[in-house]
Amino acid sequence: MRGQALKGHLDLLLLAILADGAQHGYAIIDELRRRSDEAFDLPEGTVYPALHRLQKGGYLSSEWTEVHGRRRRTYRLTENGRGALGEQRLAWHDFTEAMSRVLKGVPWPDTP
Amino acid sequence: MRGQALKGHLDLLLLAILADGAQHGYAIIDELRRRSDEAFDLPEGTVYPALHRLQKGGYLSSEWTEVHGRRRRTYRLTENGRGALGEQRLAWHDFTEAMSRVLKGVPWPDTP
DNA sequence: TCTTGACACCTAGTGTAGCTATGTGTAGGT
DNA sequence: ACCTACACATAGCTACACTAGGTGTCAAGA
Repeated sequence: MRGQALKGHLDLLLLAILADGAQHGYAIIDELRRRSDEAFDLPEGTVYPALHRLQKGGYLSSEWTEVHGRRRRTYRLTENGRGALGEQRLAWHDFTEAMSRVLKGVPWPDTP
Repeated sequence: MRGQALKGHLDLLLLAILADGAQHGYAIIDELRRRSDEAFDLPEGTVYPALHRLQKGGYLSSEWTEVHGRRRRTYRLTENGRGALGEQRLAWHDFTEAMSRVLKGVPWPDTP
């Protein structure tokens, strides 16, 4: 994914993944890549700080777990987090609608 | 429009407006607000530097005009700019597709 | 055995770019 | 005289994704 296209939309992605159940960071990255068809292949340096930020904001809770010698920090949506997910999903919807209105009539590179 | 949602997507918006014909900066802001149903109400400090950047990148050309005592810098898409518009429109499409795939199944705040 | 690679986490620092704040100047209305 | 709309400009701020480096475990292969 080019440039800083997902600037401001990363939180929504993370919350969306965690809406399907608790996950640890590395698995979230995998899941994001899988669900997006490789489009979102996010570096760890992007995801971990974002998770910390979300937890600090009260949107996630976390706990350490140990799976055959590997420690994991498993994140889970809080009630606030679920609320934020709804809000941000709506905001994303509004944003795309506004973009569509502006882009209406603008031709694609291929299809005429 | 909240936060930095349109980070990385502003160029596309500006190119899209100018695809319908040459415009000066202030009018671009108006048109963006109008077309987006007030969603994009961009400050001048956002738009003018972006236009300068696009011109520097060779995507826009500009010329001064004078309309009853008001000087205007009118911007126009270059051939490169039209190409970039197509590419960015496609990139936007891919981005929203990827977002949709990740967001699939995530409920809205209201509708159950 | 030793190296590689996947797994799993962390963070200091960087860069980009939208935004704030402020400035300049004209024209028209009250 | 003052305010608002029009019209442009830019220095500095800030948020945040990303780079680049680090730590440690475990399994597989050379």
